[in-house]
Amino acid sequence: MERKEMIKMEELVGSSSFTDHISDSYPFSGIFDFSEGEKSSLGFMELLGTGVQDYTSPLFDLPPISMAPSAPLPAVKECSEVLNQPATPNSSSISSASSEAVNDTEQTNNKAVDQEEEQPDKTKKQLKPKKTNQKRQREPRFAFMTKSEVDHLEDGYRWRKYGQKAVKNSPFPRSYYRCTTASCNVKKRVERSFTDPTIVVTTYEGQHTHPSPVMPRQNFAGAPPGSGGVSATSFTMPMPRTLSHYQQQHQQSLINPLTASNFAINGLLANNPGLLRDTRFCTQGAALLKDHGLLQDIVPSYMLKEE
DNA sequence: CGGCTTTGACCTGCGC
DNA sequence: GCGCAGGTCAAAGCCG
Repeated sequence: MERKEMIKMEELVGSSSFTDHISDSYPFSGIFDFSEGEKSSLGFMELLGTGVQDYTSPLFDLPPISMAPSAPLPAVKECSEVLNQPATPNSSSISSASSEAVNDTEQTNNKAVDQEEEQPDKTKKQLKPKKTNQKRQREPRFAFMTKSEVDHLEDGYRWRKYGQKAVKNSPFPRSYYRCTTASCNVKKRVERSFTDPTIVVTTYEGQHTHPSPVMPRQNFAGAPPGSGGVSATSFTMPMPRTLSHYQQQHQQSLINPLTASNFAINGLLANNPGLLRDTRFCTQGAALLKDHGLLQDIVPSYMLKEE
């Protein structure tokens, strides 16, 4: 990564107003976090009109930056959380360990069952007290911003909205979605940045335990540009690869850390071709990539590298 | 009729 | 302890 990019990342990560850096020239940007055990990595990427700048790097390779934004904006609070996580290794309140997250999910599910079994006479609204001896632990999460007029971007999976809340200091509500596939506890939150209403902040939590249900190989290249790009179509996501898969891949080799982000954006971008046009995937070793023309728009970089 | 959205109430965590 | 904000639940309603 060039120093110039590092500086930019520092500005972005260290900034308490991440969205301030987002403008029309940043049709897509994101920040993601992959944590496994004590090892954490994070990255920030932008998909610009002329190319993708991948700021992914091992956390500890980052220059010393402030990981504690003084006043994170509500719209990007998630990003702040993600960034702060690895910066507070001594904090046990939040663990991103996958195994723990899974356990938590199971506990959450069991909790609902227990509530029904133990106190069936209570009204539904009077839910039972949850376990208090253990703080809620979250699944690995990552968020990214997308410039779109549509709130809920098609990403190849089916989601069911289960809640919506008004966000403080923002005129735009935050929507909560859950993967409709049974046994899959992936959630995502969608909200619009109040600093720039054209930007949609999507936060994924957890990892899918199943292939994309919306199916395959449909030629979307012919989709009329600017048509909104939202359709139930899709592009075959690199399944059954999971987030863990990418975590491993990411940790094992930083040659192409962007593959991690592909986990989520592959489907997103594939289903919303209008989001990106003439985009090229680049990595830290951007020069290593050849120009694959339009193919690059739809083929993950890690596939293109397999030459 | 099944699946999804809406929406008000409830729960939890956190700061003061 | 209290209040606030975020997150979740689930009944009701909508829609194809």
